[in-house]
Amino acid sequence: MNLEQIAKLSGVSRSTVSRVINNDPNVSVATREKVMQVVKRVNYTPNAAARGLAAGRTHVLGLVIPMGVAALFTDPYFPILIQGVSSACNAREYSVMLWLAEPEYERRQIRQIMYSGLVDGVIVSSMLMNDSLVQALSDGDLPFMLVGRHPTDTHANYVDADNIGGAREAVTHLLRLGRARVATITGPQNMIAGADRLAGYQAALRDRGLLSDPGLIAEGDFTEAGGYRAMQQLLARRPDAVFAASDIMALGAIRALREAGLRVPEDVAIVGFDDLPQSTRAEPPLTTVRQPTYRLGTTTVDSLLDLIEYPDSSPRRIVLPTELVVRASCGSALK
Amino acid sequence: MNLEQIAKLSGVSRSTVSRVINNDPNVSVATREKVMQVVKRVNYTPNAAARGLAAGRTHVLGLVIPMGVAALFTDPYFPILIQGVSSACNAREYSVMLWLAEPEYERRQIRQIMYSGLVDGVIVSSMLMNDSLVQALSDGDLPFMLVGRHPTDTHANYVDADNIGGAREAVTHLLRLGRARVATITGPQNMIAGADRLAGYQAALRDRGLLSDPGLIAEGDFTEAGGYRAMQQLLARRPDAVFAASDIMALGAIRALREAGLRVPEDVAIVGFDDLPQSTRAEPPLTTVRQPTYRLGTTTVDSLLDLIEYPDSSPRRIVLPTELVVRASCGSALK
DNA sequence: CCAAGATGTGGGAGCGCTCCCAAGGACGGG
DNA sequence: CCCGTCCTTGGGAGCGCTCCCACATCTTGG
Repeated sequence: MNLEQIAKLSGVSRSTVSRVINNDPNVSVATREKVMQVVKRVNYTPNAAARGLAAGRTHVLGLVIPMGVAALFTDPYFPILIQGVSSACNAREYSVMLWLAEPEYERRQIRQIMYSGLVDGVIVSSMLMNDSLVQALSDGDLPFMLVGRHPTDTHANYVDADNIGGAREAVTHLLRLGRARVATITGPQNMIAGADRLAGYQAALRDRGLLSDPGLIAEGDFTEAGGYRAMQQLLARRPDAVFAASDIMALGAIRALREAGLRVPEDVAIVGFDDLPQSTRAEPPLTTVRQPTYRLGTTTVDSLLDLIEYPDSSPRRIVLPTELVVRASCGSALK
Repeated sequence: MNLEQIAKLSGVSRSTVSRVINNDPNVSVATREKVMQVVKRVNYTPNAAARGLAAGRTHVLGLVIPMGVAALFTDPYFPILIQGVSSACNAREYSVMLWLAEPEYERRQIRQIMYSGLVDGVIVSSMLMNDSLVQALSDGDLPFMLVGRHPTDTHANYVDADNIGGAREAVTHLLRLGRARVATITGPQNMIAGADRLAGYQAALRDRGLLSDPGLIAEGDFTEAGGYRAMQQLLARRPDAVFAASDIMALGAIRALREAGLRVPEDVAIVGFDDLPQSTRAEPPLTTVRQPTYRLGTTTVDSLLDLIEYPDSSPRRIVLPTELVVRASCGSALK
């Protein structure tokens, strides 16, 4: 079923049907009504390929998620991000093309994403410090948005959670509770979120005029096992509090502390980051920094569509606030 | 950059370039070489929309995941399934269009999926017993595959994990260990996997000539809280073992048992289903049934592409085996 | 009452590709 | 030596849509 046939059935021209379909105001009410009825009756849907070809707009957005990162789908960050992106696209009548970026197909994927004309714009969940896709997008002219800010490419538009602010608030909370030796288990330092959360930790110390002790900083990798190992390393320095850059690492840290015969939060207070569903049920329930992952997705879509429509307007850099969720592991209740 | 321009640059016709791009054998080696060089040099990628329009093949597969189900992205089933689908598509030079089916957009989405010509075929993760999309697909002629078998539509092709067999093996394992009152916490009975796992439980009992006691069956909802509640219900019937239809429910059950002062596995043995990453670290580590989620995804893609290429061949119904992973919670080590 | 603008409609061109048919050249068998 | 055949190449048509321009009709003001 195509435009021409709808036109014949409703006794108007192909052009008029097209106008009706696309909500062009230059159609009389009567004609619009007549055409709409036929469209409904035969359950007509315009051919997306033809539309894309003729108009240069496909009404499809690309979503690129790097698969290089190890423990990728273990935590629900990406699933929820995907959900946010997808929902926002649904609401705006867009579809989502999902590419999980695998290194072995990288070159082909980049070409495909950028030059095949499949999508009107791309959302890239940029985790790594230098990403060849981001590089290619910067050099090209396909509209794109990053989820997660990009440290080097100052040209790129992004939406990000306030990782620095969230980490700073978490650490400040520990310091206010009277903890003196606050350690941190960081994320990988080649990931932007990892670096930012460490920066927030350091900022909180600086705020109170404290020096950051390198011995109290251990690098993890956003996995449970990594948190466990990092905590074991830190044990020798006798911290009385730990800010873990992710909940899953906080859980690993708690396991290490327990094995060492230390109590949480009495001996060592813990704060995580992410607010996983399981963190509520942890023993003890985890104090953590919640980030608005779903809204990250919806906001990015909105910004990208805006960018597509008004390409020349000012840069889009949005930082969404995080929220400290106080439970038992930080020892607030001890006071 | 389009075909015509490549043709001019390499001194041949549009048709010949097209043939080179599409690996048509009817091109001399010399010509192919010459064209390929130009293609490489200018980094040409054919326009997907034009291709789709002209050839009727888009090289895009749709992946539909229902959002109706509540605790959807809490467990990594869907993320891993998506990964499998995406990887297989990458390997075959296909792209993935992801639709998270939200009820409020259902009608529009179904139309779009089926008639817009965006995709060559669809993969539907069919969880529910009756799904209007599956109905529509059955009536239409777009090639599709289900992940998860469909009980009523006998026409549909699917790939599924052996839920019945896995559950049966798990329960048989408990019975072999000498447990006499084996209860089960089921998934929602309007989900096919939920029903199948219960069927496996009952089959295991039947195998040993035992009657299934309705008092030992409690319906959960695949969430931790649901498992907890179901276990509390079961407590009165004094089971000495529980087969939970998902790990997350098993975790809830363990919490309920602990609160009731019962030991796992000494007093009550537990087996779960799914093999979540966290199940290894549970206290005690969870015995569980592992399903090949990733392979479910890749296998479905392979079957769908085969179906697209050979539409008239025999029905495709693939059931992938599960695997019992024995850890501590079933009490095997107690013997 | 007519020019000039607003309003609504129709048809041609063209988006970039694939598919089909035709044609040119090389080649070999009768 | 000619014709049929195979191999390779070129060009036309058309996929289903949008966009633009042209034209018909209707309004309105001087």
